[in-house]
Amino acid sequence: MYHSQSRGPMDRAIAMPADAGETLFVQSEACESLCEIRCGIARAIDLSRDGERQVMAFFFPGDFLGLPLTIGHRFSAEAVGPLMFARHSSAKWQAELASPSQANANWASEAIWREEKAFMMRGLILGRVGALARVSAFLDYVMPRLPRDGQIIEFSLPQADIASYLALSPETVCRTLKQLREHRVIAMPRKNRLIMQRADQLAMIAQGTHI
Amino acid sequence: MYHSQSRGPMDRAIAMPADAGETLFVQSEACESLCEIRCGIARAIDLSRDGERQVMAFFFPGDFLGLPLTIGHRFSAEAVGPLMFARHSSAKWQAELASPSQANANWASEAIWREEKAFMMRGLILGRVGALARVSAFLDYVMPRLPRDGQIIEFSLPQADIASYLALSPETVCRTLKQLREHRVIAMPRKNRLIMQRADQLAMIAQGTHI
DNA sequence: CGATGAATTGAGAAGCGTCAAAGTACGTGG
DNA sequence: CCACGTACTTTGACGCTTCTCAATTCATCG
Repeated sequence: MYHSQSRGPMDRAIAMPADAGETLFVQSEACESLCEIRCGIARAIDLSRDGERQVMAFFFPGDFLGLPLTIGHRFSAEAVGPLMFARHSSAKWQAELASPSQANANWASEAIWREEKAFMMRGLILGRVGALARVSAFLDYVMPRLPRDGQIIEFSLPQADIASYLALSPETVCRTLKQLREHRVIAMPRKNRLIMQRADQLAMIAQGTHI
Repeated sequence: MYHSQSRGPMDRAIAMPADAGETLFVQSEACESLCEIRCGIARAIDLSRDGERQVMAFFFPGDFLGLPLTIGHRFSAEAVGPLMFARHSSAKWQAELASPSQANANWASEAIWREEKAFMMRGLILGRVGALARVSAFLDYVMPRLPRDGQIIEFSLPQADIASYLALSPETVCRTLKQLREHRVIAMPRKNRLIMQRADQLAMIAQGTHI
């Protein structure tokens, strides 16, 4: 990957707060701006014609979402919890893309890839068979991106969101987390707090190993 | 979407044939070239560390795949059946991206979006509950992209590929197609030949309606 | 006309969704 | 500081869906 340490030409934008559940942009509205997550987690939402709602992806600090690849936004975006984000002009992005600077193009590739990867990962995770493998693959994926205080990982994703993302019922997500706790793969000292006890085993379960 | 009628600055590349199952490029190898599908279907394959294989996406005529967003390819690509494709230099692509032409940038956005959409769609389809909804959503998605002769659609995807893509067993895919046939939603006069009898109903089933 | 791989069908077991109810955390207002 | 309401999580029981394994039929190609 290119230039992962730099935010490129859009460094100076000022971060704004958003409350839990707040909408950042709406599916199929014109791509006038794109968002950069600074702190907290955002979710990408698809609303199908019959009103069914799906969590398509989660975005974490450093990610860009809502890139103007099409005229209209391809999904809606919402804050999962309290969020800090920066809003950039799509026009500026387009200009940067077409600018004669190789550095900008590489930086754009990095941003695009981070967005695309989020969607690709959902497919890979949902491709696993069994709730245990799916939940484990999900944890394996999000863990490194969550804020941590030593061993303690701040795990403040509602299980309903995880369930929608993983195409499981909330009950199954809960039961599966319990199973992982009982086998001491993870520990949850409190709701929203998580400790990785056996990262290696989690990865193996994600790949289909029976517990 | 931008400029969907033009292939942009890479119009003139010569199409090459590939046999069924042939590899176009390999995951994590350097992105030296990217592929444009001219005729036939290609599949994107992910190989996880333990050797598990997943079909992540299908690509159709007009699609580009293997775009150099990262140093190495993010997936492997193979021909599903006999294929015609053009190979373009990644360096040329990067140069186009950084060129001062707005048209090129828009054309690049279009190509990126078509690749990203393929991955996004898998997530959306796998997000549906039940084999019937998943298979129906899949058919709804691929139908318009398959070559057709009047009513007859050439449907030459191995069920094993569909099963891997949908995270179902091949048997379930077979049984579900049979179910759709029995309810006269589709017809398959011969293997690899498909007729859409009730496109509207297929879309409804994809959204969760019971048959 | 056989040989090979793909598709089909059946039967049994396991896993997950659904529904319903109870428990827990957290913020609000008294 | 405590009582309360709300939203989320947890738990249990049951039925249906889907996976697995195995056998058979079907297409395609040499």
